[in-house]
Amino acid sequence: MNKSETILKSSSLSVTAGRKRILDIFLDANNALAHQDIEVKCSDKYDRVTIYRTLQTFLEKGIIHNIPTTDNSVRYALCNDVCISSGHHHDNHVHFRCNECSKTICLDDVSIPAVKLPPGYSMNEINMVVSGICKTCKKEKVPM
Amino acid sequence: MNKSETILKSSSLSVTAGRKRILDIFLDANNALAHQDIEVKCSDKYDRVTIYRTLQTFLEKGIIHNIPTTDNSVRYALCNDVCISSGHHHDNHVHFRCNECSKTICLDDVSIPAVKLPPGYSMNEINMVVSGICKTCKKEKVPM
DNA sequence: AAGTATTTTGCAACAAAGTTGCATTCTTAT
DNA sequence: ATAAGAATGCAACTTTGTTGCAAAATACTT
Repeated sequence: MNKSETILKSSSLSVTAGRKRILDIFLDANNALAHQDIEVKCSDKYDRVTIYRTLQTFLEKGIIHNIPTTDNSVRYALCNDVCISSGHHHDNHVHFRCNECSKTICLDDVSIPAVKLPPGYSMNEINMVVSGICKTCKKEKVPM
Repeated sequence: MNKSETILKSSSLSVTAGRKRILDIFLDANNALAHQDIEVKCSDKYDRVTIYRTLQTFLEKGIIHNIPTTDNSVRYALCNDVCISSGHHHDNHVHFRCNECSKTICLDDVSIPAVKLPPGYSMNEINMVVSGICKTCKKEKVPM
């Protein structure tokens, strides 16, 4: 039993070829994926609608989390193990979007700093997205 | 000369009825607006395409800024005066999205705390969106 | 103030993204 | 192995966003 199968079972989802495939795509990816990225990688095998529904299901089960964007293309990333196993979802890490390669990644080691809201507001979730140039792209600019 | 007209002129945009109208909608609103909110309020008078183009123009001129969301519906809010006059755009405030009334507002007084990126990353822009219950909705839940 | 150059707008046509219902196929549990 | 239930694919549709172009409005010049 491979990893995707394990994750599906532990989220009490039935194991189907489509779900395994999409989950594998996430497991292989080192960055967050938009619906379209998934579609490009497997619309030959699975219907657009299936992809929509699968992403929705994964979100609900806390297998993936979504990352807000400013360009109408929400991105999704795998939740780390702690997050999945704890049932209820809490990712507290900063997301980084590279303006060079346009990839969005989870900075798992960078946690979101505390913020104090004005009186009367209660906090539920925080999202922080930093944009700039990522490690990889910066390296490429420096002549070796 | 009213406020919207002043803003348009100081951004060196020609003053048209549509732009004035859309800007007034922002000036009246106390929360961030999605394209659709604008459309609902004036699609009888102005074409959908015009609204798209106007929002785009306002963004470019730094009259409004956009707030990332997790639901494929980017929201826009007026930049404050400092931001508009300074030419180049820098809003450093936290955005708040209420899960009760679904409104998104700018917390102009709450600035985004510093965050330290891993070595190799350079930062350009930060976005922070907090969700929870807003002041108004919280009040309404308490019996008077 | 009138006329002209330039911008903006609306329309039409289109492309892309997302949703829904239903019949068929696949999973799972017995 | 089979039946119940869940997931998938398809078709049709809605919503959202884009583009080119002609008509209208605005700003500029004198």
